[in-house]
Amino acid sequence: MVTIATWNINSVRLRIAQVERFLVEQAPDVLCLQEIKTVESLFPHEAFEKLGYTHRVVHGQKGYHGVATVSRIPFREFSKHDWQDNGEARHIGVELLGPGQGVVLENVYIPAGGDVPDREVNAKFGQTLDFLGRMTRWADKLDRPTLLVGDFNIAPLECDVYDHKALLKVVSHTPLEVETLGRLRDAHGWVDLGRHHIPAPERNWTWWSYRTFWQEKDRGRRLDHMWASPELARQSAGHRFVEETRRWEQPSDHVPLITEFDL
DNA sequence: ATGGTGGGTAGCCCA
Repeated sequence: MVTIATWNINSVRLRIAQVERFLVEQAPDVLCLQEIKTVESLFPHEAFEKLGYTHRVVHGQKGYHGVATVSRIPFREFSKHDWQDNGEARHIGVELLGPGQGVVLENVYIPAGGDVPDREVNAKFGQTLDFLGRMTRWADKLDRPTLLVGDFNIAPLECDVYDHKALLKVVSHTPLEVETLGRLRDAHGWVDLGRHHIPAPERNWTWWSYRTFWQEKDRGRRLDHMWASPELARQSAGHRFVEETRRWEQPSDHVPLITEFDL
C-alpha cells in the first residue's frame, strides 16, 4: 500500500507545525505541497528529515507560489514544467522508485484566474486558460501511469460549490473554466479520484475563504484534486479529505487530500 | 452580502 497526499499549505514555513501534525496523524508515504512561498534554501528540511521524509524536491520561489514533494519512499525528480512560461514555480514531477515503482507523480499549482472572468479585461483569467491549454497538450502525449495532484483552482461539478447558480460568473466555477479543465481531463482519460471515491453530490469541499462571511456560512468549494491515469485509478483503494485541518488554529484555507493505492 | 481576510514582502502583490 502506498499513500499519497496533497495540500495547499499557504506558507510551509508559517505552518510547519501543522504539516508535522498532519504527517504524524495521517502518515502518508508522500506529501505534495503547494504555495510553499519560499525558496529551496529556506525550506524547513529538518522537520521532514526528522519524521523520515528523507526524499524531497523543492521548486520554490521567493514569496509566491512554489511546490514541493516530500516522501519516505524513494523517488527521482522527473519533470519541472513552466506551463505559464513566466518563471513561476508551479510544478514538480517525480517518479517513484521503491513501492509504486514506475508511477509518475505530478504536483501542480494551477494559477488562480483573478477576479473578472473575461480575458479581455483580466489577463490572469487568460493565463489560467492558457496554462490549462499547455497542460492539455502535455497530457495528450503521456504514456506512463501518472497521478496528477494539486490545487487546480477550479471546482468542476455543480455540487463542488455551495451554490452552483450563484457562482456561474465567479472565477473558479465559470462554464469556460470547467470546459477547459474538462479538455485536460479528456486528453488523458484522467479519473477524478475525489468523485470516484466520494460520488456526487456527497460533500468533499477542499477550500473555504478566509473571509469571515463565507467561512461562517460554510461556503466551500472543491478546488484541490487528485487525478489518476485509468489503470492507476483501478489501483486506488481509498480516498479522503481531512476537513478538520481547516478548524486548526491559524489554518491554511485549503485542506489535504489523501489517496491509498494498492501498489 | 462583490465585501472582506490572510501570507510574504517592503513600501503592494497574490490568492
